[in-house]
Amino acid sequence: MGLTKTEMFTDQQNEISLFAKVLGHPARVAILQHLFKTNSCVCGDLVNEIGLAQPTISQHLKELKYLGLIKGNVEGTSVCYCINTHNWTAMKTVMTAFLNQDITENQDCC
Amino acid sequence: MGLTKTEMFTDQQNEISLFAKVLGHPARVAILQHLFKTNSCVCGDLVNEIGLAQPTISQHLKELKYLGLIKGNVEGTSVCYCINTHNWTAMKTVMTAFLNQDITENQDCC
DNA sequence: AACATTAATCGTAATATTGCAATAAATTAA
DNA sequence: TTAATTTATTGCAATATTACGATTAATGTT
Repeated sequence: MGLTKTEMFTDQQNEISLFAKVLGHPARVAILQHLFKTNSCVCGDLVNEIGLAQPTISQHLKELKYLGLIKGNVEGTSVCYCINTHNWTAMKTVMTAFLNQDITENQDCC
Repeated sequence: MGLTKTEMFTDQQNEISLFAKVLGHPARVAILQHLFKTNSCVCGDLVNEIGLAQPTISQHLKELKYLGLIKGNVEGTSVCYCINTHNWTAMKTVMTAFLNQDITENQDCC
C-alpha cells in the first residue's frame, strides 16, 4: 500500500519517525552538513556542491523547510538557506532521548 | 525515479541516512521502544502490541535486523528479538555526532 | 504421523519517493 | 521594457515502501 498507518502510533513515535525520515536521504544529510559548515548557503551553491539537478535540490530543501530544520531568506534573485537553530535543537532533543534509551535491562534476553 | 544516487555522497553521509531511514517509520520506532522496555520480545508479542499484521511486523523486523539494530534467536516455535546493544551504541555514536554539529558559526546568516 | 503454533516468505496492490526536463515566477540589470 | 539570473513548480517516469492475504517452513505436541 505504501501508506503508513500513523493513527496506530503515539504522537511521539510519529514525531521521531518524521524527523528520522527527513534525515533518511544522503542529499538532505549533505545539505544540512553544508549549511552547518559554511555561511554561503545560497541554493545555487548547494546545487554545485552536491551535484543533483536544481529541481531535485529544491525539492529536498522544501522537505527540510517543511519539517522546520532550515529556513530560507530571499536575497535578490537568490535564496539564502540556513539551519533553523531553534528547531534543530528541538529535534536533537527528541532524537537524542530516543537514542539514549536505557539498554541495561534486557541485555541478556537472546 | 525513486532511486537514490548514493554514489554522489560520502560513506558517512550514506551511513547516516541509512540509519535515519530505518528509524523513519513509526512501527519500527515502536518495535525498538518495546524491545527496550520489556524482556518479552517474542515476535507475536510485537504483533499484538503494535497492531499491524504479522507479515508486516516480520518485514519491519527484517529491516531492523539487516541494519544490525536487533538480533533474533529461535526459541521453539517462536523467535525472541532483542536490541543488538553493540550495534545500537555504534549507531548512536554516528547519529549523535551528526546531531551535535556546531551551530554557532552561521547563526546570523539569514 | 497428524496436528497445532509461530514466524518467514511470496505475491500483489496501493501509495510514496526520487530525479529531472520543461516551464513558470520573481527579481535584478541593461 | 527586455534580457539575464536564480529558484520554485509542474508533470512524468522509474523505483521504493508499506501493508496484508495466502502460503510455506520450522518446530513442538499429541
